[in-house]
Amino acid sequence: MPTATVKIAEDISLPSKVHQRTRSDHASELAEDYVEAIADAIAKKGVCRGVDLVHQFAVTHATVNNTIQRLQRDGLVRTEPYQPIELTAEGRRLASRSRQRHEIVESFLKFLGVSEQTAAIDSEGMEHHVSKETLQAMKRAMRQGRSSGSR
Amino acid sequence: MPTATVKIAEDISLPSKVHQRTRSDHASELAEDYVEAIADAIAKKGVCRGVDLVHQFAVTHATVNNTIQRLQRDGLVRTEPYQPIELTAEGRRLASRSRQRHEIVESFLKFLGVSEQTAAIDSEGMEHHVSKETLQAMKRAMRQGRSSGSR
DNA sequence: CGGCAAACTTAGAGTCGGCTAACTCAGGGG
DNA sequence: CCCCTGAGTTAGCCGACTCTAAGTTTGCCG
Ligand SMILES: [Mn+2]
Ligand SMILES: [Mn+2]
Ligand SMILES: [Mn+2]
Ligand SMILES: [Mn+2]
Repeated sequence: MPTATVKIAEDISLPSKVHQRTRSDHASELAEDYVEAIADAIAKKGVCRGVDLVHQFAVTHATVNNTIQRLQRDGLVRTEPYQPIELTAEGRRLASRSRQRHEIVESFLKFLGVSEQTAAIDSEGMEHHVSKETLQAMKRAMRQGRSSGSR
Repeated sequence: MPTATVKIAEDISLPSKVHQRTRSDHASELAEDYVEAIADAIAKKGVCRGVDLVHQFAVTHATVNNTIQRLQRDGLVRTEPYQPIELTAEGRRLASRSRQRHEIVESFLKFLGVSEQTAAIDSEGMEHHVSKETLQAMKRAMRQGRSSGSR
């Protein structure tokens, strides 16, 4: 049989894309959780201080400082020494998107019958890997599930 | 009212536990994907070579080497210079558990109505954050969904 | 059997996200 | 008003995971 080597490019690119996407999700994951936590603190207490994030994430003050510096470099937060941490417009947009997605994933898990605590824990990690398409599917399932009983 | 400061410990530990769990998931994530890929390569071609992982994960040979060294240090794989990569008994157990979990998450997404490609991409990241309890809930939903039509 | 290409290794580097230790700063009570 | 304490900062470290660049080894083909 003469040279039957065709369509290799796609076969190679598909599996690799999967992991490239996972790596890129991880790169933005911490940023998403931080801006969400900062927005929550501001909503609840008026301002967000570093110590709030120390408690929220169970890391040291030094780690929070490093992370906030990166977020500032990336244009998501604004802060000056000894001052509260503020979100930029872009930071607020990211926080809002992240919280919406997080809430959908968490309520979907509870809709599936998972306990409150497990839903809280699992959704915190899962949220960052859920695409728009999957998010839509979760919302659809909840809509249909609610309207048509359990049978 | 006299000294009403009780149950602070739990209130502080609950949100922080959530993120500790996410961090620990990430620590084992790459190992899980690697042993799964190695088991797949062995199943399909008899042996797994570094170059198979280079293609699978779209990273360089140097990166695969580093990662395999860590996995070997952790007792999941066995390898010698210029030889194929083998799994230890522990590595095979982890690969098997990981693949089962991965398959459930992926088929659950398809069950939800998500496209093949999105299911493949999203499940690759989500799988590592899905607890036993959520996995059970996914299996239950698929069982019930299959038996009771779409209405 | 000699050489070449593909596979593999090694060295050196960088970013990220975590830590400890040792500071400095700010603000309220005595 | 001074100082104590909690909050914040800084320096220095480390491991994970990625890369580039420059080698080495293997195996096959002519
Ligand atoms: Mn979140
Ligand atoms: Mn999260
Ligand atoms: Mn997997
Ligand atoms: Mn995965």
